[in-house]
Amino acid sequence: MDRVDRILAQWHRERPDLDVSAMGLLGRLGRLSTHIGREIEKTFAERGLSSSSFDVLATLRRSGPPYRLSPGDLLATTMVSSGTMTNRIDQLEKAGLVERLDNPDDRRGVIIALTDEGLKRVDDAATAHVANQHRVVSELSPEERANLDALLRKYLAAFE
Amino acid sequence: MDRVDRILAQWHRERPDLDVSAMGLLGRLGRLSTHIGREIEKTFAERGLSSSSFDVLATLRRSGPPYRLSPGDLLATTMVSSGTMTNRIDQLEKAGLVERLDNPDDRRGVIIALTDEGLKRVDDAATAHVANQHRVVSELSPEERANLDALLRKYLAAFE
DNA sequence: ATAGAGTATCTTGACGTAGAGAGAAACTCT
DNA sequence: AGAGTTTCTCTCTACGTCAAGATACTCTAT
Repeated sequence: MDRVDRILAQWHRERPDLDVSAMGLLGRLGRLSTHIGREIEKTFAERGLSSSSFDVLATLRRSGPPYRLSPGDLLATTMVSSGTMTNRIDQLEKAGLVERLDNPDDRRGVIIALTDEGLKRVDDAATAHVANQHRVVSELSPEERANLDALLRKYLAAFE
Repeated sequence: MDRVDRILAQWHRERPDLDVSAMGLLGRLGRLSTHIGREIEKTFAERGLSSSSFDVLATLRRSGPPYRLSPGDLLATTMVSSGTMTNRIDQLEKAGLVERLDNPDDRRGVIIALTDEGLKRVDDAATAHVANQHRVVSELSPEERANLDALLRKYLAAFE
C-alpha cells in the first residue's frame, strides 16, 4: 500500500465507474522518474552543470574527436525543440564549454565544438554521473535490474 | 539495438573505463517517462487543462465532498514546491475552476474548493484520461504490465 | 495569564529553462 | 531564376524552483 495505491483507492471510492488499473503503472513510472531525475541533478549541480547542459556536452563527447556536431545532430538525440537547443548552446557558450564555429560546407549552419575546458568538465562529470547512477540503481538486485530494463526496452520501442 | 544502446556503445568506445551498465536502465526510464508524459498531456490540452492543473483538480476531486483541501494538503501529494502550488492555484482560480475560501480555524491558511464548473471539468477530464492511459499501456501484455508495475513499486518504495 | 521566541502556512519576486511559432538566411532542384 | 525546403535563431509565453517575507499560530517560562 504505497502512495500510488492510496490515490487509486480514493479514485475507486469516488469514481467507481473508472477502471484505474493503468493509472498505477503510469503513476509509479512518473513519480519514479521525477525522484531519479532529482538525484541525478544533484551530481551535476555540484559541478556547475545541469542534466540539460550535460546532455549536450555528453552528446558531443560521445561522438568522439574532434567533438564537433551541428545543432541539428544534437537535436536528434536529446528530445528537445530547436529553440531549446539554441538556448542550451547559448548558455554553454557563455560558460566557455562549447563554441560556435562556421560550417564551411553550409553557411546556414554552425558547428558546435567542445572547448578544452568543456572536454575536461564533461569527462569529470561523466565519471561522477556513472558512479551516481550505480548508487541510484543499487536498490534493485541485479536480476530485478535486468528484468526492469528488458520491460522498459520493450515499452520504449513502442515510442521510438 | 535501440537508441539507448547506441548511446551506450558510443560511451564504451570513447570512455571504456566507465561502467555504463546502469545508464541503460535509467536512460530508458527517463525517455519513456518523457514520451508518456507528452501523450498524456495531449488529452488534457484538448480540454483546456494540463497535467499540472489536472493534478490539483484531481486531488480535490479524489478527496471526496465537499472537495476542499488546504494548499498544504495539495502539496503533500503533488511533488511540487509551495511556490509552484500557489501559482497553480492562481491559474485555476482565474479559470474559475477553484476558489480560495477563508479557513475559519487558522487565519494563516486558506481552503481551496472546487467550483461546480471545476467539478464538471475534472470529472470529464478524468474519464478521458483513464481511457487514454489504457491506450498508452496497451503496448504491453497484461503479464508484462503486472511485472513492470511490481518492479516499479519496489523501486519507488526506495524513494518514498 | 502572557510576552516572546520559535514554528507553520502561504505568497511573492527573481531567475532559469521549456516549447510553439514566426522569421532570416542559405541550400536544392527543376 | 524561382519555388520549396532546411537550418538555426528569436520572441513570446508558460511554468518550475529557491529564498525571502508577511502573517498567524504554539509553546514555554515567568
